[in-house]
Amino acid sequence: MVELPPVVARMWGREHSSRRGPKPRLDLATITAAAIEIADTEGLAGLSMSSVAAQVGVAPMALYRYVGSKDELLTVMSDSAVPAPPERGELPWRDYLAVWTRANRDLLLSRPWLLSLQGLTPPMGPRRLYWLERLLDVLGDTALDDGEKFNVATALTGYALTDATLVHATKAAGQELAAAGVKGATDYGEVLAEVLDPATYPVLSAMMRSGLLKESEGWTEDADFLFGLNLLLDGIEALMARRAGRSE
Amino acid sequence: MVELPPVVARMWGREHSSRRGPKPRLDLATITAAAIEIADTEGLAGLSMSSVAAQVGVAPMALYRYVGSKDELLTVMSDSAVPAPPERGELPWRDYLAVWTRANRDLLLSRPWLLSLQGLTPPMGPRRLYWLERLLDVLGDTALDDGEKFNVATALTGYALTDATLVHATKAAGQELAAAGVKGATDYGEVLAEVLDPATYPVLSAMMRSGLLKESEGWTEDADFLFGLNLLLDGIEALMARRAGRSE
DNA sequence: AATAACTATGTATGCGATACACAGTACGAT
DNA sequence: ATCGTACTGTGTATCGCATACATAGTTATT
Repeated sequence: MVELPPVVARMWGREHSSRRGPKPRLDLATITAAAIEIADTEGLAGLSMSSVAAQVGVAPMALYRYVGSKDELLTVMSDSAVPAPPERGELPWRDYLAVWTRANRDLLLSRPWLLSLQGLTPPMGPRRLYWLERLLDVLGDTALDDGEKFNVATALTGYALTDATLVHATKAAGQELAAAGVKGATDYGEVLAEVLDPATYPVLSAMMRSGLLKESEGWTEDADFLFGLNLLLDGIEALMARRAGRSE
Repeated sequence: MVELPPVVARMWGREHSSRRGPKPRLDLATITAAAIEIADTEGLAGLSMSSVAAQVGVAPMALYRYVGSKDELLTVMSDSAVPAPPERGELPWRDYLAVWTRANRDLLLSRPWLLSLQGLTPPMGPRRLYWLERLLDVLGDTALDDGEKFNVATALTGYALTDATLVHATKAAGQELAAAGVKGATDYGEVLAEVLDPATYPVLSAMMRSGLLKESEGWTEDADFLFGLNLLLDGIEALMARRAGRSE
């Protein structure tokens, strides 16, 4: 029997059912729900032990009966905030991978504070692991071995994370520019164009001056997402073809 | 003429050369160097305005003459800590992309504190942009259009970031397990195996119980890196082939 | 020389995480 | 019933940190 790290035990509801003493007025679920609500409305910056305590109507120190530290709370939140993964339905594996990855990315965009938490720890909570389970399950159809399936899952998870991070960072940087009222710079690309010396950065400065990054006619942020996703899916498909062909 | 956001101006050395007053005893480069040294030895946790000030032998508030806030300092650091990108030499594009991505990842592993900073902002400093420049330059050989080149660069950058994050998180989690002296759990996989209900997580729990994640004979963390990298490179190569074939 | 712009310092504020000791509560043993 | 004990929530206290503000000292321009 393996002993679990405390956070993990808590995420899986393995708390020792207390026998004596007053009945708890709180539980971990209430606390994390409150914390998530704060993070959703004010971001991680507004999330303090005090603010969470205020939200649930309790003294700050009360929380420490249910959570070892703020970090633990964040870990629990980063699992708890995750909804159920998309259903497979009748989808072929490739389409499901696409749907799964997009849902993952959209989740991160709808809760940007997850961006700073997801990377910190390998997934150990029930909800994130269930996403993994579903993905691995779909890959069960294919010719990949277990290690490869796992690596594919990792790659897609990572892609969702970086794409969401990028979109969010770009949006945030734009807002910052606007908020600071930076004269004439409506746009990341314009700032770069201003600063890049064409002698040292010939390619990049040419691209920037051509207005590549402007939001133009055909462009959607979704197109960028699909671009990278399809690179991966094409790579995966090629690998499967190789595996299906010969056993080595 | 576009006005630059203050951090950007500072990163590019566009500070107004002061005319009156005492000669500055410091400059931004000294400060960032000190900050980087602290981050390298003690991690971001040990990095405070006070610790940096102590390192350069100055009162904490002196730093604010050179940096608008701690966040600005972090932004500057996250560019300043980046070395020159690898030389192309005689490498064909695919090999250079591989070398570039690996160097990027290795950088992040050697300075793990960069992991928490890189994602926050799109690159706006000279050094990170120079990496981008070199990569785009190499892609100049190929049949991709500008937007596609840019997207490829983004995908590879993102991959370096997620792979490094994953490796680092796994290592850190392992050390935490060990440090906490968690009985019998030498390993992430073992913890999961303990906690996963085979009814809800059939695939995953089977994998874990088979010891998939154990460091075994053939396995290297490098193999995982190459796996994902080659997925991307295969995808890129396929795209180029399509582009070279027909103009549409 | 006088002044204005600029540097580094010292002090002060407010917030956040968390250690610690306490008062109240309810279960289980007597 | 009663009493001890394990447990809950609270109040208070400490410490570190980012940063505002006022000040004293410095030098180029007038």
